Amino acid sequence: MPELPEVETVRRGLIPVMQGRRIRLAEVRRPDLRWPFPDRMAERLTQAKVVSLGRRSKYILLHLDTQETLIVHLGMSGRMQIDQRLAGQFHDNPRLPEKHDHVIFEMESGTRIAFNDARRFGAMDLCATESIEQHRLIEHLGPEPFGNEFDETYLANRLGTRKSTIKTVLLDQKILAGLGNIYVCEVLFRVGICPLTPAQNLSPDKVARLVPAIRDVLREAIDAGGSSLRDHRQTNGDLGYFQHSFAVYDREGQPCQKEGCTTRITRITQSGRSSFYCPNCQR
DNA sequence: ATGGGGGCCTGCCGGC
DNA sequence: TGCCGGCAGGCCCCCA
Repeated sequence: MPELPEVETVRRGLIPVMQGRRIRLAEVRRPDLRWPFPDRMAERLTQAKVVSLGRRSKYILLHLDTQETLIVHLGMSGRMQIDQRLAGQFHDNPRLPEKHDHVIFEMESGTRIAFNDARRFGAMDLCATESIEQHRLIEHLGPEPFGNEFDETYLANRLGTRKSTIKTVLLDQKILAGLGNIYVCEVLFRVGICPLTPAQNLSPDKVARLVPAIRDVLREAIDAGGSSLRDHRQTNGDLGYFQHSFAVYDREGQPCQKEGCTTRITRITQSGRSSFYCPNCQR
């Protein structure tokens, strides 16, 4: 599911209904997602105020006034569904949970936010806010794509010793945090790199071009998510995915969009995941 | 240290 | 119409 842009879009969508607001009641409707929930999670969330919403890689961080942070991962199919229709009248007219609604946050404002995740690859955990960086899901993550730590020198150093393909390496969250299958495909298309290229064989020029390409692709997707956010707001408040147009992802057999290229997009499988690329433009 | 593959779940889609 | 295989945007963990 959600890669960094989608997660960022969800975070931004939650700010108006959660930031600075108190959770009147947290309802935890099953004992686990991918892993068991922490002890007494519902009690630890109930009556907590959400001070701010952060993000690290694909994790949403809800910083609470209890000195704890709720870490939320959407996995492949996780969504946050905001329901404001029943604001102020929830006692008389409780929103019926929908299938796969696993955790429901009822805010003091009356807004309900349901975490819905059919495949249950998602996760939630509570952690002392001051030790977030030491959390087992966070501590091994590489730098943020928009952070100062991520630059040409860093990337060249990390790619230089890697025998595996650039596609696989860019998916490795220890190298760089936040890219998933879709945006790696898009980035490699933009720079003209074949996904089968061993990382250590990339020319310095290609490595240098990867850094801005990664940032551009992610920024454009975040911007597109911002507009989809406004659209969703007008409809049902569903946060989790948005439609975005891709140059190569899921376009097998369709013509390459590059000016003057008539080659069709190819799909191959690498480490069990689909890669889409133009064999003419990406070598 | 690195890399490959299995496994976790459900839903959907295409082919027979 | 139903069944079955394959596929899905993530990520941990085990093994070589």
